[in-house]
Amino acid sequence: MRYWLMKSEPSDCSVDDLAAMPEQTVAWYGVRNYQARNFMRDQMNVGDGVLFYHSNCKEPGIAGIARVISIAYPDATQFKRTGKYFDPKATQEQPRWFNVDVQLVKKIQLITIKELRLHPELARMRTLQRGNRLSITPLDPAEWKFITQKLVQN
DNA sequence: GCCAACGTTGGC
DNA sequence: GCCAACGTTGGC
Repeated sequence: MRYWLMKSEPSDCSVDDLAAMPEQTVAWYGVRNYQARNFMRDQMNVGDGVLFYHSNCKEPGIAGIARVISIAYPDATQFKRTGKYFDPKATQEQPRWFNVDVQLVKKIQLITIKELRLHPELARMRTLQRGNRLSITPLDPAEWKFITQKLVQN
């Protein structure tokens, strides 16, 4: 069992968009960074915990708790010739990009990045490090526990 | 909108 | 295999 922080731009898919999806589930397509891909392909498992993070928006922060509900499989968008995620170097036989399915567990009151930065317990979180741009980062179990047990309002 | 940081590309 | 140029990310 691992824990992850996954960024989504709310203009693309917000926590409310996710809540409105069938089964409150979304395929995490469009990842085109090898490190982030490898996390999904090599390390994610069904049941892993996910912090659903709103990035590149007016109020960045953790907007929901979610979970991984599939192992990784080829990202369908890499084969769609007209789409923005098309990858001419990918083939059905040798797909290059993968994604998992993520299901919302619950929407939470937004925990802003500003608040996250206030807690020494979270000082080492990958997402808070200077220059970090990875859209998927692993969380320490202690960080997950602190956020889900101490920061999430009931 | 700015810009620092980072990843990728491609010429050599 | 180096590295400059370029494109993207994402907080501010």
